[in-house]
Amino acid sequence: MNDKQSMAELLFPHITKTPDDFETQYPERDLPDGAKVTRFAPSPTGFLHMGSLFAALVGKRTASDSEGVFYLRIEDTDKKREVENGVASLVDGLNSFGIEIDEGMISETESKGLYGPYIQSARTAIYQTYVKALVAKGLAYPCFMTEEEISGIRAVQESEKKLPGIYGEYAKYRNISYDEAKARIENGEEYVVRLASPGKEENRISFEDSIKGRIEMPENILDVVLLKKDGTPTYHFAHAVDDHLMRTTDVIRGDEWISSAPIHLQLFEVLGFKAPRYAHIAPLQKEDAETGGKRKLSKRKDPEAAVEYYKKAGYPAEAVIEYLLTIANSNYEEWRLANPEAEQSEFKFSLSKMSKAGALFDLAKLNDVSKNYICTLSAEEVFDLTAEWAKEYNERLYKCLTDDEEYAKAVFAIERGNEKPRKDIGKWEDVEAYVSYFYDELWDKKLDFADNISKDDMIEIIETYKQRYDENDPAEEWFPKVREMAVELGYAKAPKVYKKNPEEYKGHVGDVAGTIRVAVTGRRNTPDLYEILQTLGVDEVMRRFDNAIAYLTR
RNA sequence: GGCCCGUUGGUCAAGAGGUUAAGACACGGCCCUUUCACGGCUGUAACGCGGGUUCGAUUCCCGCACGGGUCACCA
Repeated sequence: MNDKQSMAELLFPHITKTPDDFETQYPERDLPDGAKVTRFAPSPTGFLHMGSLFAALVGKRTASDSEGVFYLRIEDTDKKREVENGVASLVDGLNSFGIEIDEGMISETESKGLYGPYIQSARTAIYQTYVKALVAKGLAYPCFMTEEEISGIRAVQESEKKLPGIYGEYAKYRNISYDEAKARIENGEEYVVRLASPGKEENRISFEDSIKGRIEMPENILDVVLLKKDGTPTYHFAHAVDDHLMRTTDVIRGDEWISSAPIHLQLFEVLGFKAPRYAHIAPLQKEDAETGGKRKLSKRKDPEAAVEYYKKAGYPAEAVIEYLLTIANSNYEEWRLANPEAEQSEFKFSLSKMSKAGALFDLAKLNDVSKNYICTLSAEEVFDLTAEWAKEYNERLYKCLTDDEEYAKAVFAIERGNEKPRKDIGKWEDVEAYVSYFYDELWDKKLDFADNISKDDMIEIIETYKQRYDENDPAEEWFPKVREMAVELGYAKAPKVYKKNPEEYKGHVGDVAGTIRVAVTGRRNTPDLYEILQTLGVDEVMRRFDNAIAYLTR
């Protein structure tokens, strides 16, 4: 046994497996040609960021469009950031947006798939096996520097305007002898394991990013930490080992990682792995009120950064995904226009069509996409989805809706399914205001009468109509009767007629219908009045007429 | 500061060495119309700046400016 091998044994006496054992345990995947293996690899911080969901979507589509595999791996190597049930909330988040995984964590503790464990805290022995092999080859070494020493070095480097970090002359323990290491360890000193970087300052590397194109950068020369002093791997090292062993073909991640790509590429090389393709996604931005510019959607400052925000507002998951797709591939919108009925999965997603720059997350656009989606739903579906949402977020609405399902469905059926559908509802949060006058418990009973008609005239209209209203009138006959009555009472039969000779009339049929509308609903603007009257039922309509008259008489 | 990425209307964006520089959202107007919505028509509005290369550049090259990212025993 040579010195390096002894060092490896000294550091990892408990590791008995070799990299080859894992290579055979996790063989190349047997997939069709061109199939891509992608993953979503978040930290369990208990917060699903919109940008993460976006990345997950891109990964999912990339895999499924190529008949590949999409899996969920939890990166929990930093215990400080962990949150209780963090994994479960990630799993739920993905599920609630319909992003299904082929492998990976499916609950706080369970997983499916043959390439696990899919949670990094359960993979320590694997990482250490590879580090041990690296140490045995002299490609990694224990480093006993204290934090003070390192920050001292950093200060010097900064003042001398040198590249900060541990490399070259600053890599004090790079050639530490077996005897010294042994003595220090026996002395109880703590250490990390660093890469003995083979990089040269003058070298440059390059790689082809699936989104950004060719990227060229200086080669890594830093002796980066592979294993922290608690024996746990850093992101960089875990990334290399996991994505190799899980046979990831395409690493899709935020573009904040571009700058560490040279480290990753070097790690793959040193470990003897084939590097995956990278696709670096630009972050979702938001308008910054303070600067007037754009900035990254911030978890801290922006409530809409959290996926929970959209659930709470009641944006249907399909609509959020639909919107995300329009950001991801701008030709999606065109495709959707041409194929309004098609399933999202029929769209051919392309990484290379993704924008290199960060898109501003546009709530107005989301709203539009969502309205267009909701207007295609049946009354039944709107009822189900709203009830499901209200159960969690609006109890009062939930009670109203579920107390009389048939009635609620009738309310949602108003003008629904027409060839020109209404687009009143953008999110379930809007429903309460939309349906309020159908429910005593939701309606404020304020009657917003217009002011161009006198109170006496309005009373006359309502009283007359109260006598005339026949709930058995079919839709085609209903309005002509209102018109007839309007003319009898001295109103023009049409707005145009009125406009020609305003002095001859008290107003026009719209004023008459408008008065009836306000008497019944309190509002000047509503969907089709006939359907509203039918839905309310004659008894309720009469009651409302009486109330309106009382209100006007008062 | 070093290194990297980016920059077409207010927003998302298509685009090619020569185009009237698409489309969608938002906004305005008109039409339809009993209100609203829907729909139709229509309008305002863009290639960051400076140099090259070229007959011609928004498109290619180089600078600059601006925006973003990164430089941890965090991911």
